[in-house]
Amino acid sequence: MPKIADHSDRMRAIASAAIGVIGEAGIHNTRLRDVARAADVTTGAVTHYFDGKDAVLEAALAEVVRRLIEAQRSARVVDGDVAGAVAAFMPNTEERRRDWKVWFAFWGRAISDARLRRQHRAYYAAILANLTDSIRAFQRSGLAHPAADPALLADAVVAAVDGLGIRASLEPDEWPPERQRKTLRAMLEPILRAPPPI
Amino acid sequence: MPKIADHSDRMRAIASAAIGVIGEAGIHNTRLRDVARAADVTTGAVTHYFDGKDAVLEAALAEVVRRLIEAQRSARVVDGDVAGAVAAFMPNTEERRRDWKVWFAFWGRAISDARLRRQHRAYYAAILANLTDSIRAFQRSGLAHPAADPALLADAVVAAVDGLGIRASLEPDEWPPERQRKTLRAMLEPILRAPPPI
Amino acid sequence: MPKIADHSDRMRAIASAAIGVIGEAGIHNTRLRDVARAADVTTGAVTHYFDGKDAVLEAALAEVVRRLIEAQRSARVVDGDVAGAVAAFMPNTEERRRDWKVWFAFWGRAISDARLRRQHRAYYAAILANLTDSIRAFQRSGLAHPAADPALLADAVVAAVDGLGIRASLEPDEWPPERQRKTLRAMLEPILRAPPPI
Amino acid sequence: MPKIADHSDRMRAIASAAIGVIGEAGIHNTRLRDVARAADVTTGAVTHYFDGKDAVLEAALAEVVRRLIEAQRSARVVDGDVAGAVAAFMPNTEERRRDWKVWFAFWGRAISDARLRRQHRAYYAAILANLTDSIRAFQRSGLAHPAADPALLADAVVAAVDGLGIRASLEPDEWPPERQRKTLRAMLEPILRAPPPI
DNA sequence: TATGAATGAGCATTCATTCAT
DNA sequence: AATGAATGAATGCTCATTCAT
Repeated sequence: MPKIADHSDRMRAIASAAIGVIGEAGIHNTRLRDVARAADVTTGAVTHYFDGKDAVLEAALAEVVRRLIEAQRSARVVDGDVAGAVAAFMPNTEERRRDWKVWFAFWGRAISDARLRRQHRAYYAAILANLTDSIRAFQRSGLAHPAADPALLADAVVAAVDGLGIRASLEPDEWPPERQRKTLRAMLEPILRAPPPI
Repeated sequence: MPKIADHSDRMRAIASAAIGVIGEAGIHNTRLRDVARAADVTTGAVTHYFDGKDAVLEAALAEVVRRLIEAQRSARVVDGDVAGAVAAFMPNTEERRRDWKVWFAFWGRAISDARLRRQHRAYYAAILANLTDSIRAFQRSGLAHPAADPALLADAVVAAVDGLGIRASLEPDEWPPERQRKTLRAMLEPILRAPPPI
Repeated sequence: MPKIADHSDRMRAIASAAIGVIGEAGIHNTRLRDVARAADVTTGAVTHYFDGKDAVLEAALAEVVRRLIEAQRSARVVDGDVAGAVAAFMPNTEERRRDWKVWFAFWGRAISDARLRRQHRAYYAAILANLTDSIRAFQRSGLAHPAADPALLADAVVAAVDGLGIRASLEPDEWPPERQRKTLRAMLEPILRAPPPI
Repeated sequence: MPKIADHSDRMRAIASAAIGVIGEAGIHNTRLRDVARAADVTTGAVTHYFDGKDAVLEAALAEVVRRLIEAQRSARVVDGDVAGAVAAFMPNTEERRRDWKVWFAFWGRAISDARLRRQHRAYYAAILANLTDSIRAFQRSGLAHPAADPALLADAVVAAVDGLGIRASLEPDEWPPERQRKTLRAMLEPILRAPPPI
């Protein structure tokens, strides 16, 4: 049934358009009309595919997360450079910067929206599950201290990435990719190699 | 000139009311009427003291930063527990959680607002300046590796605090103060003690 | 030409579906989509058979009137009980109640719509013509005063039925069939038997 | 506190404007903008005084009922002419015709709106209470059969007025005041004078 | 003939801002 | 200085209608 493929494609196209608008103008300046125009459809089409504005915004977030997890799955550590691999998720290209903007536009909303918070938690759970697996592999290959708690390390890695990601997003001129990578390395390597607290 | 004191007091009272409303309802659900009611004044009074809604919101952010920097000035490291001292800034009380909500409600806005981004940068510069001084003191007292770059360590500490702060704010039930402190320690101690990269 | 039968059948099926939706949700909450769904066709089919929404609504009214006049033709006065016979048109079954709802949903529209008002007048003319014939028969059989003006009596009967019909429709719980019949009798019998005004 | 008087006055002015628009264009063609323009205020003012469109429409109905009950209170039977007195409520002037249009625009809505139906019932209860009192007085003064049930007669009078009112409203050209009065008399006098059914 | 996706004008509603008092 | 009623532009959403298939 090709119609369904069309349907999903169209929804994803609208979600992608929404990512563009949110990243450009900010979530509070995102009008449904602008999303429609960016997706080259009418406002009616947008509400035809989605239940309303909130659903479109949530779909934009879901698409960002989908891309992130896809990137996570295909990430590879080369020459033991964990920080270099993780740097692949940082806001160091135009496209990633845009995705990050969407990502934390939603932080501001999730705070006062239980539904969004629930989604957010689910996204982090998926990301952390993947990451914990990777850290177990690091422990086996000597890139992380074998006695450390993988879940704790995963929390630390995520926090480092989020914390640096914000900073780099808000001060893009001061945070070229090289500085992002260097600071990330200064954070991750000691954390991963440190013995667990007694 | 008591009038000026009154004037400043009133402005700060309105800013504080705005912090409460933003923290409660989210910045996108913050109406000027609600801020006025929370401050127990009329909407007319709010626009009398501020140039408009944006000015009120910026004042709220400035007040949060003021409180943060004040806390930073009075923070003391006891028994070499740097992470314990830094934990004082984490969202581990009702009031701090509210301040954090305001804090990153603005991240979402600063992205598409050059003016806000400029303010944000200035706030971070002040915070980092203080923090760099502290780290130099840590180096002198053996709490940080003497050869490390204090500015780099300050960036790392800020990133760790921001990254964990977000996580703890969005998943408050899973992140009681103890877990926050523990994860913060697992991040900060290795970072501070690590020798600088060759 | 079986196609034409199909065509008419389909139109009547859609009109009946519209009666159901109007009766259930009110004319102002009647969407063409809902009518289509109730008739188990697509919206495209509805606009294929009718010129537009108004045409569908008018067809619904026409169908209600068709049913009413059919009922009128087959009504019989038993044992001289005129009120009992007239009661057959009152909103005293689920189906009749639904028809009444459609009936006076249109009153509200006819007021500001000359075209609808014209249709309405034609419908009343047909109803009154039948009724006037009946009243002449009543006069011959002694059920109505022989000197009365049959057209005046017909107007009175129609007004009584309409007036009670509204009341019973809007207060269905307080107006069970028995009360409807009793009040109708209290109105019709004196009117029919009264000598004409001097 | 004169503000309150202003407030009520303004609300009533808007309700009156709504009556005009509903009577002119029909309830389904009544836009809030038109009501605002008719009341010579902005749409913002309308929603300032009312909770929304439905509230405005309900206020229009309430105002019509208020006028009706006021007219009812001041109605007087002269020379035993009950029908003549009741005719005062019929749609026989431009203003009354407009009120009637509003009146039964709401019938169509009340059908599918429990809240409106409840209001409607309350209005009828008030009208019937007054009317029942009048009928008791008629019984004492010989204008109504002393053994009749006053409540039943009140129901009959209301039904006659409603039934004729609709007809006259929908066919204004065929129903000049004289015909309305004549038909009303042909209905009411026999009903009021008839002995109760055995 | 029939479909139903897409259109886009039309509407109620929200809310920052203004300003007469 | 302070009020809060009134403004009206802005925006999400609805839904009859169209039209390519």
